[in-house]
Amino acid sequence: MNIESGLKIGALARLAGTTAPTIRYYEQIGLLPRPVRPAGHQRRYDTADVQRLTFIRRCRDFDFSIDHVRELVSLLGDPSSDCKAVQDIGQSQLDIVRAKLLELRSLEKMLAEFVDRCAKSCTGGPSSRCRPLAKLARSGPVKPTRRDPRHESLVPSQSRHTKR
Amino acid sequence: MNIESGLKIGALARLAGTTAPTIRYYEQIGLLPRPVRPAGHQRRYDTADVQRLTFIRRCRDFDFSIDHVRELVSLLGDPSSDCKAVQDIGQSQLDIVRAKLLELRSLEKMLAEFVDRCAKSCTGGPSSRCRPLAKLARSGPVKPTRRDPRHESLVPSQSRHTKR
DNA sequence: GATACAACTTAAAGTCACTTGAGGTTCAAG
DNA sequence: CTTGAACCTCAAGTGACTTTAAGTTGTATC
Repeated sequence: MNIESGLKIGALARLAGTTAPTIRYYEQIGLLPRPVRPAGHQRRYDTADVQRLTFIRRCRDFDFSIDHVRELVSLLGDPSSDCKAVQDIGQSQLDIVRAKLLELRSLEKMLAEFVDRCAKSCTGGPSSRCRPLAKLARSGPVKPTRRDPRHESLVPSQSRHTKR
Repeated sequence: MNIESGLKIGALARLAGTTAPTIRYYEQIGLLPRPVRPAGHQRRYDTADVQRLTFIRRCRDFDFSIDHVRELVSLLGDPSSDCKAVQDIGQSQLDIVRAKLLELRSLEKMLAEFVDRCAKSCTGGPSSRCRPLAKLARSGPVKPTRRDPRHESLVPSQSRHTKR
């Protein structure tokens, strides 16, 4: 039974949709505050931590950098920040999210069409004659040719560093 | 003038929409074959290389992993392989994109509500009463206090290279 | 032919945001 | 009191490049 009230790190991880090592990492880089550690050495969390971490996890799921998330989180939690600045930064983050939504919808459309063409024209034949696949190799960019990453726009369409 | 016909690495990079270091990296991991090197030490490419690299770059734009791309490339070159496998890879990628779309819409809603609350409750001035979404960060602002030395050199205090 | 300079070469280290591993400690159940 | 899951720290590994350092080649101009 839990006499010391509060969530252990595993419970927090489950509730926020992440993992215990990730939580420790966030604490290490200062993205999460150091939690209380009653009795033994183990960290204990509360529902506020669940909400904060869930917010962070969502931002990370959409490729906001740790620095961006740090900015957003501290902005949301700082009562002394100028309200107008809070609103402005929130709005610009919203603009970025909306731009990403547009990009992602376009990517979904392209992929859906690709799979659809596959289903229709490639009924089990050899893949060397897979026309949708071959089409990818023909010249002319599907989207504007990728720029030098150093000049990448504010809103990259895809992260090149995501893992799966 | 180019007596030795063939593209140099920079020209290939421009035509395929990527960079020279990336091409060398792909060669190193065996995603691209080692090209001819007539005369001096420099790599020379032809139009087949442009097509192959364009294909690879486009797959990466679709956020396929390097392993997925490797699979697709060998599928494309193997006359005995099944077109259905190509479709499966595309479909699983589509599933991932659709899941991301759902999450991104949820994030957009959170941010839009935040900005909306800002606009309504914070009518200018240094508002100590501005606490929209306070429940997300009730335990106070997260300060990038003492961090792991590894990360310290990267981000001194403000984001220098705001990559995203 | 000399010279300047961009574009090329390699190898190695750096980057981001975790993830995994090794080796040990704590805690609730049986 | 023992078992075993869950916790702890610290270090090293991962993916997909990117950057850096230090040297070489190719071409255009004088």
